[in-house]
Formats: sequence, C-alpha cells, structure tokens
Amino acid sequence: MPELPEVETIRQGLEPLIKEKAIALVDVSWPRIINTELDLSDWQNALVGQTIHSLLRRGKYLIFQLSNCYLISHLRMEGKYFFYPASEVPLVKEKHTHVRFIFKDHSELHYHDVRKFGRMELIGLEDLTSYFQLKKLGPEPTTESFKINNFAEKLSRIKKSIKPALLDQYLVTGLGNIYVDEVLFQAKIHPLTSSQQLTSSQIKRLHHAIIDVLSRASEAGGSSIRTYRNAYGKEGTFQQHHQVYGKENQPCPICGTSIEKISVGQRGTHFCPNCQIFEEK
DNA sequence: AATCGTACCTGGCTGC
DNA sequence: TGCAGCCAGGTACGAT
Repeated sequence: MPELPEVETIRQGLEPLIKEKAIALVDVSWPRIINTELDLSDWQNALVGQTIHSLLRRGKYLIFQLSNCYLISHLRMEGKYFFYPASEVPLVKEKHTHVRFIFKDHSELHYHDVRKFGRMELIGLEDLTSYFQLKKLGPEPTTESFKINNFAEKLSRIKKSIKPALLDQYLVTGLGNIYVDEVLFQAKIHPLTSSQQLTSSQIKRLHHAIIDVLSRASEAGGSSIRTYRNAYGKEGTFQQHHQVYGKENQPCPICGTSIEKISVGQRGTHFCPNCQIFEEK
C-alpha cells in the first residue's frame, strides 16, 4: 500500500509509541509473512527479551533497531501497524492481524495486512548496508543523496519507458504508482517516454519533481486513498493535492484537457495528453 | 543481463 | 440479490 511518504509518516508516528519497549512475546499467525530459515517458533523466540531502540526507514522499508539485530518490515500493498496501550488491547484479535508483538508493559504492536503481501525478517546489526545493496536499492530522494549526474547516467542505460523504470527502486527509492504519476505530470513527461530518450531538460525537471513531490507529500502526512491511515488512525492530506492520480476524465488543472487513464506494465497510469508530451532529443 | 509476465492474497466495486 | 470479473500506495522470481 504505502509509498515513501506514507512509510515515513508511519515511522514518525510509531517511533515514540514503541521506543524502549521490551518484547515479552511474539505471535505469528500467517507464517509466510516472515522471511526466515529458522523454525517459526525459533524466530519468535529470537525476539523475546530484546528492546526496540529506534525505528528507522530506508526507502519503503521500516527498520526496527533492536538490542541484538534489526527487524526489517516491508508493508507492500496493505500492511499496517496498530499500537495498543495495555488498557486498550483488543480482547479478540482482528481478522487480518498476522503478527503481534507483546511488550513487557502489556502494550502491544499488531501487524495487520489484508492481502498478506508484506514481509518481515531479522538481520544482523552489521548487515544493514549489505542488505540494501543486495536489494539494489537506489538513493533516498533527497538533494544530499540523489545526484542528477548519476541519475542521468543510469537512465541512459535503461531500455524501458520511464514509468516502469521509476517504479524499480534502483534509480531512486520511494516512488510507487501514485507518486510516479504525480511526478511525471509535474515534470511534463509522458509515462511511455523511453528512459534513454529523455532530454537533459526533462531529466532536470524529473529529478527536481521527484524530490519536490515526495518531500511535500511527506510533510502532508502522505496520501490517504482507499485504506491508508497513520499510526494514530488519522488520514494524510496529500490526496487533496493529487493532480492526475485517480482523476481520469476530469480536467487537467493546468490546461483543462481530460486526464486519461491507460495501462502501463499492468499498472493504472494517469496523465494529461496535452501537458505530458514526447520531446525531441 | 535486462525485461516481462506472473504469483502472492483479499475485498470492494461495477455491470449484467 | 448474486456473482463473475476487474481493480487496488509492491516486490520477487522464473522464463525469455
């Protein structure tokens, strides 16, 4: 479900709720969520007694920094975390809660995932950098990490069109189906433009739009469409600023042309056929 | 080696 | 109303 702005909003909301909590018990009711070579019971027991020291993020991955290891959690399409103080723990577990972390103070953190696509795994404290290298995760979408020269060089070697290229997390991390459409609209680039054919002016606009859209969306607490809510059950507000995503057959906010929805690599893709054009290189 | 299609799941909505 | 078919903030993996 979430892209970088939603994951960052979850991180910020959740960290103060679970910081320095000691894990007393872990219960997994859908084993496929857990990536491990161990028996499930050994995996659960490995967490018992550890304390959560911080909650970090890299791309769309949440990283629980524990006493002896990291717990890496990816929410994929529908994953959510719900924190319950000791007095508010539900008597009956919700249908789609698949992992429960029970703390020594009797508060609980529940992982909820309707589609069961999310995954979590444990890695050693020394292995964080190599873990993300192995995943071929690109830079964070910030001016400090995301360099236009490196971006342009990688683009010149990619044969697919720009939308699927940006959905890969290799060029830059954090974009998903909503924000790719919003970014391409802001940069005035057609989603089917060949990555190799982008002009230097388009690359410059694209680079700027990626940083701009993702940072503004993070500030707004992410986008709430369908089911996303932050750690307190509140909605983000960035959906109010969507220009094209979910706006098919509505007028383009710039030129009034009807927004089109097409399929690109099996993903719904929204764009303005007048503003987002192919440029000659 | 890169790129594409498909698998993983459930539920909500649309249209017959 | 019932139900088939399509769609949904993502990634991994096997086949070309």
